[in-house]
Amino acid sequence: MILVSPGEAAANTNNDISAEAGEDLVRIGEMAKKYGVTLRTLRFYEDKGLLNPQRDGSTRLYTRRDKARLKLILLGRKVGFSLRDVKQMMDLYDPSGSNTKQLRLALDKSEKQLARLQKQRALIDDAINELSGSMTAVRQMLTERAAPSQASVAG
Amino acid sequence: MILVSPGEAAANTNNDISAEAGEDLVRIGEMAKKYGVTLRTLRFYEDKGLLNPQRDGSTRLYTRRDKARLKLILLGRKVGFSLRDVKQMMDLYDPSGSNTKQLRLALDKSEKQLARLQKQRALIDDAINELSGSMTAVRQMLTERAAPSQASVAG
DNA sequence: TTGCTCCTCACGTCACGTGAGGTGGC
DNA sequence: TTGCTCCTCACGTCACGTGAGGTGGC
Repeated sequence: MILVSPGEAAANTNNDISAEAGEDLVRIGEMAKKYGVTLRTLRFYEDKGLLNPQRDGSTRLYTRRDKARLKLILLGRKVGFSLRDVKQMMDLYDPSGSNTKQLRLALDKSEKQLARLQKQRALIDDAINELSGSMTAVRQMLTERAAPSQASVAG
Repeated sequence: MILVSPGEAAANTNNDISAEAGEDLVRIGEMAKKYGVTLRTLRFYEDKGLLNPQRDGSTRLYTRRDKARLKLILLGRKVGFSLRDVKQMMDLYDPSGSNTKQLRLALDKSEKQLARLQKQRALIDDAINELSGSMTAVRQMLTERAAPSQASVAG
């Protein structure tokens, strides 16, 4: 799965909801369970224009297209893109074109994100070292205070 | 510098502001520059009860104690503690006691934080791998689209 | 009637960023 | 008078969490 195609459930503009793309419409509960997200998350993504499920009255019905888009969102989230970036990349997708523009944008954003991730890893390594050192010192202080008569006098 | 002592600028409750602890009072601008933070950050930490500078009218004056506390805050932030955690640990500091309780709390929180950091590092490594793979695939698609006559036909 | 699933507000979280509008002393 | 530094609100950011209060169909 690549960061590129939000998928299209065929150009089906059928008005009969239940007939769309062969019955694979799911409600929000099923969608959430299937992809390991909360209902709130799915509603939030819709509010931000990342998903656009059909409606049966007020009930949301997610199509194949929504599932493909959600997979991309989750992949983007995993690699640390903002929802804004993910939306920008997905919105550039055109099933009838070569998507060169979209691919270039994705690549550009990816290079920057990769650099950010590497910086983050360095910062985390620093943090781990700092914290480990601090813990050693604290343990030392605790043992000294527990048995002050045998305490090391190192300043 | 260990995550333990917020420091004390002597028990000086002198009313003469400029006499406190030998003239080392600084205003917010100098404090910010010295520790590489913004004015907003210093005011925010005060609002959250982490710093407590003196006042000359409405102007904040930071003491040695505030400097020691800020160093601890920045160290805590570096290793990923929440401000709430940092405050909890600093508030337990008692210059007249053995601080065993404080040390145990710090150690306990540190162990949990170390585990979180290690998880984070694993997630970042995953993200880096995923993103790198995705980038390779996107580059492949771009070269295929640029020279379709020589495109590889791999599905 | 009870349960389950769905819905729409709308405020809360975390650590600040970013103006707006104003004051004080050289 | 101009500049610089300081001040206090107070809304915005990011990706949701968490109720509150209510509806619909088995």
